[in-house]
Amino acid sequence: MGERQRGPRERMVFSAAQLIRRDGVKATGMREVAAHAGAPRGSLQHYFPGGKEQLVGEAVAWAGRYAGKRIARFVEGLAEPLPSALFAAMVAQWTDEYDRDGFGAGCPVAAATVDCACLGDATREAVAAAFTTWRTPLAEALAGMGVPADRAGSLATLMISTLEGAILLARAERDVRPLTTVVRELGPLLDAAVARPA
Amino acid sequence: MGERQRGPRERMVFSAAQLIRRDGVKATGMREVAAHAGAPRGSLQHYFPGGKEQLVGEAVAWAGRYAGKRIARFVEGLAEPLPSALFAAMVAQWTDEYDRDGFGAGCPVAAATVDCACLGDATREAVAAAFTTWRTPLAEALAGMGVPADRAGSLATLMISTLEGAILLARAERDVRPLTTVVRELGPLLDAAVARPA
DNA sequence: TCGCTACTATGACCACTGTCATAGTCGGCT
DNA sequence: AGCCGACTATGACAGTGGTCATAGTAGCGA
Repeated sequence: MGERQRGPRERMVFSAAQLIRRDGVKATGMREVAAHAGAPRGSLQHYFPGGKEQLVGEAVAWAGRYAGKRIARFVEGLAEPLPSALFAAMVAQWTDEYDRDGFGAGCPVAAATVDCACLGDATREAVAAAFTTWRTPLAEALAGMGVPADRAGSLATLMISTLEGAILLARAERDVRPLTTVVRELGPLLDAAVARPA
Repeated sequence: MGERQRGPRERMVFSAAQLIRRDGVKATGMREVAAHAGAPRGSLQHYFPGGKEQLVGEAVAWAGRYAGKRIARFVEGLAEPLPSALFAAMVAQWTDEYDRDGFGAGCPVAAATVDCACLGDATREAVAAAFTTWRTPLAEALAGMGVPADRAGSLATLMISTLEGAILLARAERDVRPLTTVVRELGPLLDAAVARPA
């Protein structure tokens, strides 16, 4: 992911997201985040006076924005503007990572959703907002491909749900097959939703 | 779920699954499991000499068997033996729970998958096995409905992936809409896979 | 140079975790 | 009765967590 050498604050948010998506929220320690970011421990309470909850919230929000921005990039890179191709590109990002780096990490937003109980409600709202900032541009991209407006939102939900679940299965089985399977099975359904011009 | 008043050992496994699916693996303490099960703390080391890893492994395995057995029940209860109806029944179990008890809990297997890093590899293998004991009867049920054998497995993966992801979204947004959406959108695709007799 | 602000650096605190060790209790078998 | 195994009941331990308190440093405007 885009690890620009920005200030230590952004590095800590980025590191938090990395560690959360690998170990979960509860298992990720504040000290560990600082060490991973190469930042001093004292900076934690300076930049994040709200404590762990604030840090996790910002990491989740960062992940949501990242996913949302990726949608536009994917659409630009498509040979044909078909929903199935967009979905394939979204999934390919994960198969590539798993082939390259192993199955150690998942989606940070999913991790925060699963164990947001160890933090307050603010974390849960951050998770909900992250999914929204992901789904909204996805639905708009589908609409731009000719999917009727009333179905674009539903298909965006379906795509994100299926992707998240397939990531889960792939991590569990340490095999990218769930990811490739859902791309193959879901593709025709997605393309069938475009209003054919001809 | 079927909380029969069996021995304290089974109660602890059941309680572990309950707490894990609500708070995650790392956030669930051994003492908390014992208290939730109404079992003495000393029984933990007696029944689970392998420690937390053993307890979590058995809880995950229990959840996998539970999900697998539910498939047969769902098939029996269907008015029409259609894949979409089976999927709707699987999802309805979650919408019912969320309508009734709130969005506090998710799938224990998913929770264990997300933060299995705090335990050894045995937990990860238990998670993979749990998904297998869930998908196998599901694929067989689809085959029994007329889905060709080579697609039954793929559709089972798709159904589980989509369900797990929709559970995730529903918990994040505290709304059952993702669940109902995927049922509506995925249903036609599932039914289209049955080899029509006529 | 002073003084102020941003940031860094450590140490301490308390709560809590998983695990172990040691007794204690109860029931049934001989 | 006597004994033994299964199970229960506590206490302690070492480790780690997040957070707070306090002090130190660097840069910069006046």
